[in-house]
Amino acid sequence: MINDSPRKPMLGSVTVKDFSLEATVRSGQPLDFYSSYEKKGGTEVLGYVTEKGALAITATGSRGSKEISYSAYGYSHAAAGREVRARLGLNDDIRKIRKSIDTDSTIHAALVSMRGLRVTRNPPWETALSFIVSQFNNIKRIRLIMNRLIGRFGGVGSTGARRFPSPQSIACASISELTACNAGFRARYLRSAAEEWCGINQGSMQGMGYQKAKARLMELDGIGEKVADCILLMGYGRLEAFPVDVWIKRFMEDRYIGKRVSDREIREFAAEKWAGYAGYAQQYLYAYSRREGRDAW
DNA sequence: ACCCAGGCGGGCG
DNA sequence: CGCCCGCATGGG
Repeated sequence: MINDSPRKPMLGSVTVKDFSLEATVRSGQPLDFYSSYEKKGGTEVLGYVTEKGALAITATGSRGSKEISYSAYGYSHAAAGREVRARLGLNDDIRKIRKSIDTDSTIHAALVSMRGLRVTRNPPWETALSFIVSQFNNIKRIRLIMNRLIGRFGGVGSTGARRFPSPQSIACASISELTACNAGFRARYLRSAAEEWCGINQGSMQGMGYQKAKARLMELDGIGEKVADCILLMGYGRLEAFPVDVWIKRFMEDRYIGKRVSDREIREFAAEKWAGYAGYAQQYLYAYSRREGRDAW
């Protein structure tokens, strides 16, 4: 059942346990950068665009049992369900993951405080663009830049809504057009990454080991250790990736290691401690470490 | 005025 | 390898 003329959306719903939409979309993940989110009374509403179309998601109920309904524009019935489930991390066995990373009282507090948070799975290109914009930046300004890029370079779909910009559209942009979206010094990174993105064989990335896939991403201008780990974690679902940014670095040094160390040592520490689910540990610790700085969001 | 932000590339020792 | 610097820009 292909939805070729998607003026009418594909509708669906799913009920999930142990899920918080708010914690998930307000935690510095791609949907935090380029979606709309509102909570009116007991109903939450999330909207975002993709390269293929657009999604409108509403959530009601408690964190223990959340009812999610969605309208997907530009998707077949089956693809719509896959999109929502993957995007919000609903396929994860969160009970198993939590048990696996609940190694000490510090992360336990984060797991309790941020209960219901999931690692989202976003299209690799959307993730790459998002985290190139994120470098040496703050979330409020990341949102500003992402929304301007979408408004300026995202084509208009059949729904009338703009779509997420394709790599081609960014590759064809001039540096000054990108700077006009407030991208600053990241403008040249955006364009060169967009130009080179088609050279990455998306199929072969899935088959590569973590280190090899990371090295491949880091060949692109503007993608270093941290951004590559974010792309692997939230773009390719490599849950062992542990992105080290300024927040997680401070938190790990303060609460776990006890002294200033290199980013590499923090990654090694996390890999040793949380192994295949280090990325989940990172998202919980990141959100937890920032829980009192929400005015800056 | 000063400092910071989900960093990266380049230069140096 | 590690360390240090500049980088654009808006908000606290």
